[in-house]
Amino acid sequence: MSVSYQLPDGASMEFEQPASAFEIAGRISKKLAKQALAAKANDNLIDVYLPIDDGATVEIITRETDEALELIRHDAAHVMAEAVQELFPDTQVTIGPTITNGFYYDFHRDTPFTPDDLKTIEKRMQDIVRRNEEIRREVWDRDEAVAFFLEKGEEFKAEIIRELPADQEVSLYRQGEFIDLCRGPHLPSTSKLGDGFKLMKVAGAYWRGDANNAQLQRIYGTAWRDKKELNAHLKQIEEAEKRDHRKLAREMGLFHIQQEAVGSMFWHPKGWRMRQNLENYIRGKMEKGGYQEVSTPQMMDRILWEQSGHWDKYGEDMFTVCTHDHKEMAVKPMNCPGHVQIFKQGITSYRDLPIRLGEFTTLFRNEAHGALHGLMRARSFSQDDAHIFCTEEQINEETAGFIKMLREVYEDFGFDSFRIKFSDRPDNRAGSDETWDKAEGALRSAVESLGLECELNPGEGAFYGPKLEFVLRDAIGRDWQCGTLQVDFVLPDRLDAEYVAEDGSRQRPVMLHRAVLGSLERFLGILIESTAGHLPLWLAPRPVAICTITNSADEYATAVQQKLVAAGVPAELDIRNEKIGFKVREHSRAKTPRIWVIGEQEAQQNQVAIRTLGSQATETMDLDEAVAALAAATRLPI
RNA sequence: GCUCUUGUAGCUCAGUAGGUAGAGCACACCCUUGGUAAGGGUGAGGUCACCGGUUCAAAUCCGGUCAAGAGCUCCA
Repeated sequence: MSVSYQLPDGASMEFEQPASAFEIAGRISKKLAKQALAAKANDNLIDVYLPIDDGATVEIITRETDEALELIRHDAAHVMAEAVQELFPDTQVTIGPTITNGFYYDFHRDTPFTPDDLKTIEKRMQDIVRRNEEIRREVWDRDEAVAFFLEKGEEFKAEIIRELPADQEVSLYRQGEFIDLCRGPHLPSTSKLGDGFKLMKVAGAYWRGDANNAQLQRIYGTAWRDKKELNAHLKQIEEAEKRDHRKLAREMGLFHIQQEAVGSMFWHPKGWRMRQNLENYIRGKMEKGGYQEVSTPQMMDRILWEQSGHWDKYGEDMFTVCTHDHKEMAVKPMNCPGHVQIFKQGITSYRDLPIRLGEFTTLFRNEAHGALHGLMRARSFSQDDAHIFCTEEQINEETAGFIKMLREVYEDFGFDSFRIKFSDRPDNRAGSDETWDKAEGALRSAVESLGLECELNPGEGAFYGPKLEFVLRDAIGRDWQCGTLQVDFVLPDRLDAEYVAEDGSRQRPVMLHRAVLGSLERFLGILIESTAGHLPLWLAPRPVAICTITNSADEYATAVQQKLVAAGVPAELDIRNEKIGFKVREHSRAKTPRIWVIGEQEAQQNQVAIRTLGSQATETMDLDEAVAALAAATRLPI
């Protein structure tokens, strides 16, 4: 009897009895056997020393592969846990998965880990790598595994295993004295981890992601194939941090935040101009798209929020104000109830639908302290918020119109790819299951008919309806929801909105909540980070700085500025007694898109020397031509 | 809100072992009129986040408050 294996190149290999990946690799070459870290048998990853089933297609995993990088990160988590338990025996282990660029492990321990502890742990990890401990898979009976971990005082681990089916065997991996529940596979020994890892930070995390549970200490690490890759990654983080919008906004003079108004911006002249440019741009887009702009009260009686259901779910996060007659007014965190009030004035016919109401006024939400993050997560902000009141039949078409606008807008900002999440019913929700079936069905069919690629985001919908989230990424890889589309059958009912149908009956409209940019503040933050401050000309607060070389050119430069301002371009004039190199440096650092340099030569010939942000080159142009070109480029692309 | 870390001049930071503070940039004034990322000089500027405690003495040690950063939870 013999067994045979298929190799990726189509060849096959015979053995007398089931062979391991290590043995198979050894037949191919000594070198490959040395390099083998794991194997893929019929696309399932398996430890390098385990026998492989007859007939499998076997691929050897070497260090260069993506799979190996996963293994390295997973091993790093185990080695870290081993180091932690050696150094701090009172620590319980919980879970330790791989993540983008690295890994973490959640520990339970009464005393917190300090940054110094991290250094010590890292050193011990290096020791464990040097010890070259074999990492071996063991298969245990579930109940025995539970008893084993309980006896070791590992309650969290025991809890995880206890929840597996009783008859299921569990795999444990042992390296030295350390043993952990793990699906595997792993590298064959700790030395294979190498030296491309580093512990990054310690942070709190809740057991099973629930804030009611014990808080664990999560240690984050990054791991790579070698030191060189690690250093490249660290360098990249450093570069990304330079794009932080809070840092750039200070350099660009856009806004500031201070203690007396936590979570809200003091917009400076330049920042506000930029913010207004964005608002005017999207306002123009919406007008073109058949939206009507409205404005609804900043404060409304709490009763209205109770009716809508917001109070029940978000009351704690709403700011309230008491009037002299003891009414409790809520500062609006959302526009929807206000828009319903406008819809309800008079009698609406089906012929009037869809009605699209948009609003840009400021919203206030009492976001948790720890959630605040510059422009990305603020307590006061405004949205390109709108509500479309329509019939069920109109949902598809309105969704298509919205998606079309969103694509155009994102393209104007250079976001040609973005992720879409489909968030369905949350546990805590308003409306019957039938209503939710209908709303989710409607949104799903709209998505399908448009061929949109979505990832499912279970249980993350709004309390009144399912939603699409359009997600953009910041400089250091964090995801932020920007655009959104939500299908809502609940609020029209709760707030008693209706229209007269063709047959004369009264019907509930469907409400589509939608925003293309989402929070204007957040969108600007993302945009600043994604462009490193190099904004499009039409959005930049000062598209151009006019810089003189000598003050004999002051008069001409002033005339140039006036000409630009008359043409609608907010130009900055810099006739300070400074050298041109100094001025160029300063305006470049402030991310001014264009610098017009003017010396005697330009003044005499009625020209300007143009320097574009990010380039060292200059281009000399006749003044009138340059003004016309810049005026055109700074016009909002509506 | 929770965990950890941090809070010194407008900004970036130094401040050794407790003995009431320092640099660079920015700012003001003077000199310099210089062709594309920092020309030179002089000067002003700080209740060391705030409150309390220990001490003869606190930016420094301890406690609390506020805020910021990272992560978790949350995100209508």
